[in-house]
Amino acid sequence: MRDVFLYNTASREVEKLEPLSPPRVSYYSCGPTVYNHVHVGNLRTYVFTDTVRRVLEYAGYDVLHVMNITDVGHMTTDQDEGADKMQVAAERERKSPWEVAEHYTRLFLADVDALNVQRPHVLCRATDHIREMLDLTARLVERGCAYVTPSGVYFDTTAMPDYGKLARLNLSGQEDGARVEPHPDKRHPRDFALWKLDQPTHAMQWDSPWGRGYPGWHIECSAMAMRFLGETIDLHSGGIDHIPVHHENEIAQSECATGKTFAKVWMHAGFLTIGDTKISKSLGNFFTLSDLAGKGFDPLSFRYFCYTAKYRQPLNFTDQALRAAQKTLQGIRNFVRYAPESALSGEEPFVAPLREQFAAAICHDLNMPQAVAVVLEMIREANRTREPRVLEALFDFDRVLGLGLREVRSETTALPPTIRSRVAEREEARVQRDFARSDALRDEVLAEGWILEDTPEGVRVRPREREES
RNA sequence: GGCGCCGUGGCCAAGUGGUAAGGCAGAGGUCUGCAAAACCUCCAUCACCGGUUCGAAUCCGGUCGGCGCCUCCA
Repeated sequence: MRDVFLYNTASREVEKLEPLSPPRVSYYSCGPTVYNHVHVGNLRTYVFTDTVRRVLEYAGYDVLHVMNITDVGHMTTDQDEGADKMQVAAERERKSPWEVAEHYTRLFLADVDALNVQRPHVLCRATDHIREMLDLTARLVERGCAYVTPSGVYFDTTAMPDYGKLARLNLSGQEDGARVEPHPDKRHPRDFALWKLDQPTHAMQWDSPWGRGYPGWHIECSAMAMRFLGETIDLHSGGIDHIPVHHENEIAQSECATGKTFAKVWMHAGFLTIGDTKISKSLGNFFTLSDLAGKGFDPLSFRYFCYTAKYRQPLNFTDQALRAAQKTLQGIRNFVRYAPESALSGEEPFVAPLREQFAAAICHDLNMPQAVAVVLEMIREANRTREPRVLEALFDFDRVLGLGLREVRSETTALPPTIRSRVAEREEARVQRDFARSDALRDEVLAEGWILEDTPEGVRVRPREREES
């Protein structure tokens, strides 16, 4: 097992990972609220999550990964007013909230599958764990950390002496409620709902000891993390925006209920920006994976693109940058595709130090840009020296990269007969030195999506990849 | 008002004390009938000012600029 060093938001330092009971690592990551398509910014976070898991596994840990699907609607504000996101979507699409959840869950999974994001070992829906949430809420009420009002059960943030520790909130300096009027039933503006009671029109309601209602947003993560991973988990991650409210509240309600540390390490992914601005619908920069596909980008190009910056940094999304990523990935694929059989076994001497560099890079807080630079150096060296015996290492690295390189190798590029015959025809023309004819044939074949390359070993035919002309 | 992040070549970016990784784009070359692929070469002194140090992109102070959060948000 190799030591892995991770930046812990809780300490604001890079720390050596010390799991509770190695080699097991319990890992909880926040999943989507399924009321709309996920955009490329969301997807960056899921690629990050998957990378965390892959790196830990590469380092020799046995990861148990749990992710939630938030399929309960929550208020768009923490107020009583405000529409429920799920309900809004349901009305918009003339479906029940359940159908909306099902629909977008399916789309979400299709997207992450396309990105080679491994499915978490446990993918849990909030609506399947109402019992656990009620139990946890009851526990908090019993312990005096929560109070019951006509509008709902609220967590009392003053019951948590170090509330705000994750985000290092300066409670006294904050202008609580400056922008949103807190609910009058709340004793303190930062208190948050564990169970809502006063939304009779809400489409999803369950019975509870306090009356019919539905859970608050934060409670599901605590309840499900504890159910599947125990009261203290090794690692918890999510988007950087979750630090001040969602994760702070998870910590508060979990630790008040158990008296134990909720998560030992907290990791947060930075935003993917467009024009140096966050993604939001109102700015019209809400891109989905299918939007990218429509522009000719391969989903895995996007995955590779995510590796061009450190996960904590904002990553600026531009067409040029994504094209660069796709181009580079195609170069890697070409290498894999055309390396001779002899490259599959054995290893060039220059590979060993690169293996070490690769492992060191990923284990140092997931330095993927550096890891990828090592990969490219290896390929360049293999091409340069014409000593291609690096595929074993490359496929090994791909356990972390998740770029599907092995699949590229085993792809059977079955040539349609019409293409095959024209390739043969072109070969004949070339022998006759009829280059006008030969070039015309090459163009024809290209138009149908096949690239011909003349090599000393003969003509090579490969499918044209997107964005390639 | 509070908390936090960032400013490295045309673009995306790594590097956090020893004289700037990598990719894409661009220029020139090798190879090729021409291409393609591949390889080689070239292309930045790190927003600005001051300080610490033998030495700073990297530490400290300040200035300017950009961004995020404090309200649902990856």
